[in-house]
Amino acid sequence: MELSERKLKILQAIISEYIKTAEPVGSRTLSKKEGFDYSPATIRNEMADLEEMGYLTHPHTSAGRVPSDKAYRLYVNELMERPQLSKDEKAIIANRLHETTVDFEKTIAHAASILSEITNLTSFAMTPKKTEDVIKYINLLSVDEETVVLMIVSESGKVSNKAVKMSVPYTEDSLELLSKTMTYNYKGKTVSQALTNNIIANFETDVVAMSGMAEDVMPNFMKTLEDMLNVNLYMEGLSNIFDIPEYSDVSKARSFIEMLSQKEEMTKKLIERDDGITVTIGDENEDSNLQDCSLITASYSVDGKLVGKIGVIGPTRMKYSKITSIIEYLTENLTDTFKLESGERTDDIDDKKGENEGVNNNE
Amino acid sequence: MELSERKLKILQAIISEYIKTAEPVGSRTLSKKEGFDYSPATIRNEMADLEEMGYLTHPHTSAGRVPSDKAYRLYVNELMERPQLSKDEKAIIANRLHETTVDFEKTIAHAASILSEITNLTSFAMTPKKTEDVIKYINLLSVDEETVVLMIVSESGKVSNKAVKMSVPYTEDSLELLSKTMTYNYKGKTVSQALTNNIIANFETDVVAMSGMAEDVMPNFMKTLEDMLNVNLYMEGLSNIFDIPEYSDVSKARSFIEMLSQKEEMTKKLIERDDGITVTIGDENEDSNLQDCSLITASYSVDGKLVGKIGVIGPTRMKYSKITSIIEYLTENLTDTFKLESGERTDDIDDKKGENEGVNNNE
DNA sequence: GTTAGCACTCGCTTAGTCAGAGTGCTAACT
DNA sequence: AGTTAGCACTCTGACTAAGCGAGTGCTAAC
Repeated sequence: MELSERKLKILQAIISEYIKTAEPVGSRTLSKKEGFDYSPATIRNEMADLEEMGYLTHPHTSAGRVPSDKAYRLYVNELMERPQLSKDEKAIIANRLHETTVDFEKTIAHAASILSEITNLTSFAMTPKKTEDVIKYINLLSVDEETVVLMIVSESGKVSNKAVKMSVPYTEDSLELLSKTMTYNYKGKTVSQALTNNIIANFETDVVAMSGMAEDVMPNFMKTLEDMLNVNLYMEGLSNIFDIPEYSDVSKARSFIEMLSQKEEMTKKLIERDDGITVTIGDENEDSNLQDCSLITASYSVDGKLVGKIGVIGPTRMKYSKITSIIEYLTENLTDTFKLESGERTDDIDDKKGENEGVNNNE
Repeated sequence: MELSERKLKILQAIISEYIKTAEPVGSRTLSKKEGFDYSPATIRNEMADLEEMGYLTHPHTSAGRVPSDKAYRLYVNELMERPQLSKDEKAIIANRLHETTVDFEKTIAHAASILSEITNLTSFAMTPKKTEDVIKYINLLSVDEETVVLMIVSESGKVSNKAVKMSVPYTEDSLELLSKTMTYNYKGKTVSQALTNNIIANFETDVVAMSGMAEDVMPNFMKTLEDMLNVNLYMEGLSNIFDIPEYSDVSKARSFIEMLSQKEEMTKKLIERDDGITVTIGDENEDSNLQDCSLITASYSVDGKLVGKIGVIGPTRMKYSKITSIIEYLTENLTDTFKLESGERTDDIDDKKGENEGVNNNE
């Protein structure tokens, strides 16, 4: 069977009605809608067809129709209009985003909370996976007789450090030599490369005098590299799920929160997702806990290379169009922020994509 | 009316029974308990007295008795026995605690998750408030032509850093001079002192050549100091509240999670609490959202000075005795970990408080 | 002072009823 | 042939009533 013009129209109406109300949509409700000149009976016939084709379901005989995941997929791919955000909305996002400190981690966390506030959903933001970050510079600094600080600067601008207790005496000169040697050996390598081949081992044998120092420093160096690979996941608006009728059931709410609390799991799932804006709907999600949810994620980049993710999670019945636009704008903004590292932002991001302004907020 | 021996015994029995089952305790149940040689009727009389005195309440006429907050307070202060943890339990905690990396923040977060796992409650852990942390050492390091790294080492061993984009050219020498000057000016000051009196301002006027550099560096210095003051709050086991019958009501669960999600609020509340083990029960909590809950917190210290908090939050009906012991042991362990900075722990913490082993797990 | 007995009170569960919403089908209409 | 009105049917959700069980409070006897 073909999806006629009218079927599409009806399907779209059902979806947006259901997104708004969370109630199964009946034929009478639809026929009363503006622009619908068909009687309930006609609509019922079309609905029956749509159901046969897998776009609608029936909670029970005497209930209205509910869109299936397949319907949402069609909606997202073809039916929905992507409203440009209004200037005001954009301004709100941009301002909120820059009200925070310049600290990277905080900005990411803040982005998550903005997203959750605007969408009224549960949101998350992930710091970039730094596997590909390149070591630029390694330094050892004397703090006191038995403490030095190991510092690793990477191309992305991230500086990691670690205090190291030295078990052997050291001199400023030997520290400097060790720093230089380490930099020489590791500079230009990615963090993950550096982790896999422990180059300094060779070095130790060469300069015996320094092997004691190296023994103190290297384990800490490795630990620090490992730390650099860690991805942080920020989550906001957990309690928003309680606003969603689907989760007024305690056991459902429970498993939702339980799932989200497992940060490692969640992080892994998010990393695996494609870059760019990605929408997965209901049973398209592999995780069984997620099959009642939809996930919208997008990626931002730092310095044009490292890629982090940000997104929302909510019921399949969510405002895909609006939320997609919001996330898109937010990630553009983030990427932009992390490009002009030093903080002097240009303020014309708003107009970046040409002027297609203030229109269809169809929700 | 006096609290006779028998009344106390009955009250204690009601409390521990109720803690275990979450069901109102009836007179028959009690009379069947081992060591209770009184008939239900006798017990009923005593119960009536206890209710009159404010230690018990009645959800409704035909229900059993439920302890009041006043009863829990009595229980915590006088009735409950504080079981020493068994060697096994201690070993589990200690091992779990040290299975993590040496990274400070991670250890704290990990402590929270251990606590939540063991107690099956929602737990939290707060990094220390560093207002009193003393600046030890400030350094500026050249990374490339336009980037330097600002590094602040504090007495507590914490190293903070920030990449600074320089708008003016600089030389290694001038960097070193600026580092030295800053160290000279700020060394020995606490972070909060340093924040309040911006000493370097004077310096700028003295050495004109450096004022450009200082202008780039100082705002970042201040930002970094502010960052150092930030307290992180880690929370674990949020979904554990769903195990608690009291929170099977969605709206209750909601307000619980909502409250906990407001990290700033929570942090403030926790900071305000007394150090040492502190138990607040039900309406003893000022916050109205917390009046159905009890809070047990304890403080750990870093290097004998900075103080952080860790604790659990749960229904007033919680296993005070066991949980208190667990938290006490955990904080001792944490404090100890952060004393022997370099990581070589002695393994005799278990025996620190003398041998009073393997007894009354009365729950 | 303690206990047995008994009437009484609630809350929870199950079954039963009823109104409302919505469907599916058939037959009539355009 | 597509559209519509009408009607029987189904299912849910809210409400009500009855019965059970747990537990109390009181009285009178031990």
